[in-house]
Amino acid sequence: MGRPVRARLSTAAIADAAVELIDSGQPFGLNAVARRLGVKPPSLYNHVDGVDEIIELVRGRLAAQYLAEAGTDAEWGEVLESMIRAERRMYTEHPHVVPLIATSTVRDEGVIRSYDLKATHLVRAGFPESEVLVLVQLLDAFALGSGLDYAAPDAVWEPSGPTKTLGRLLGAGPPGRVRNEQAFEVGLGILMDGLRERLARHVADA
Amino acid sequence: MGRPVRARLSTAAIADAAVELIDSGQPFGLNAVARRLGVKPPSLYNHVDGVDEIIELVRGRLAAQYLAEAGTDAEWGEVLESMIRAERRMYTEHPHVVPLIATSTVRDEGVIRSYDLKATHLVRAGFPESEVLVLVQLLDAFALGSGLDYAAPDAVWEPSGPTKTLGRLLGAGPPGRVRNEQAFEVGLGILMDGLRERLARHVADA
DNA sequence: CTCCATAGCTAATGGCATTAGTTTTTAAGA
DNA sequence: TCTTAAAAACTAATGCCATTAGCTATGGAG
Repeated sequence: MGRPVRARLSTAAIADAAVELIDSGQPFGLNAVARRLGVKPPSLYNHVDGVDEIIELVRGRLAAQYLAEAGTDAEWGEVLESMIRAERRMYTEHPHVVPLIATSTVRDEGVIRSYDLKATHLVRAGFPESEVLVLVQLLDAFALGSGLDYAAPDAVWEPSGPTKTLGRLLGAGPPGRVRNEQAFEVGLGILMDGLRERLARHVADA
Repeated sequence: MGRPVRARLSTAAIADAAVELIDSGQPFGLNAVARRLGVKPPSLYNHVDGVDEIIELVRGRLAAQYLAEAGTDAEWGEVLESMIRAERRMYTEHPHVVPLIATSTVRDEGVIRSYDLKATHLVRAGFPESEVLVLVQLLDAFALGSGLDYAAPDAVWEPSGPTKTLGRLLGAGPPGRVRNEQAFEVGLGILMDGLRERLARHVADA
């Protein structure tokens, strides 16, 4: 067959196809991405180093879409909260992505920049520098854990035997995703309040 | 070869081998577990339905070890905190397990019981029943996200270009796992304080 | 003593990621 | 303009994985 007149592939096209595939719920893999692009698997290696890089492309594509610079001039708490909400939106609109990106090291520049932005705002707000990365990491863990829970099958807990409380509450309440939404809101509220109070204490100590 | 005089395998032995394998950092898989047991892969199917069930066995084995009933008589906050710390210990002592169990549905009775216990304590404490599962889910997401972050490679963020703040702070502070430990402590503190305050408000409203 | 379930095994299937080497096309340089 | 090298698709092959089917010897139940 030889080289085609016009290139059929590009990292952008691969990233798009990968996101589509993941969102469809079908099992993710390099071969499946190739199939979706109407191309044989080895062709992808002309554009990408392997399956891990495809995942990194996906992260970058979504980061560009969701994590692109929020307003920088607002109060630090509002900036942080809006950034975390953006991350949250990314996870809920692409739930199947979460387990894939949850375990690999971040190299994408857009994501790095968003961490950098969070750190910069926290420093400017007056948090001690030794604590700033800890807080960024904390918020990230919460958002990721929450996203992971959202991605899990609806019945996260499936009690087979009798339970003291769990079974009753599971039957009474809304489905898992609604609960997850509430948990995210409650948690974010508590964490942001906690951070503000923590900052006030730091300022008072100084 | 035929049936051996004394059975070489059991679900317990499989679970143990799987945990050992996972802890060793080598890639997890049914074949690798079989290798470690000195047995051919298909033999495992006499005891287990497939690789997913092995993961469930691992969850159960660790849950039995770490999540076995804490003291039930203490104040609700202390009980909850100690349960979450137990979960945390499970994750830090077996970090490679986290990505594996993070995405699959929980069927293990021990884990279910521990959720049930948390829910029971929260109900008894006076939280509105409609909120209890939300809070359990919230704490779980935090612990899991934290554990996942702990499991990630030491340099979670690898800025290749220049950054405003991130690079400097990364160089100055302790390595990722220490930061993760601090983030867990700060987060747990904020969340528990937040829950207590929330309870006080609920009680005042009633 | 017979028979069946158990628990190893071997062999085979089909999927996956990846590498090597082939062909054709395009772009660049003499 | 002709040559040459890189690019981008391909085919073929490797080696891993999980899983299924079917074989065989053992031990216990009737």
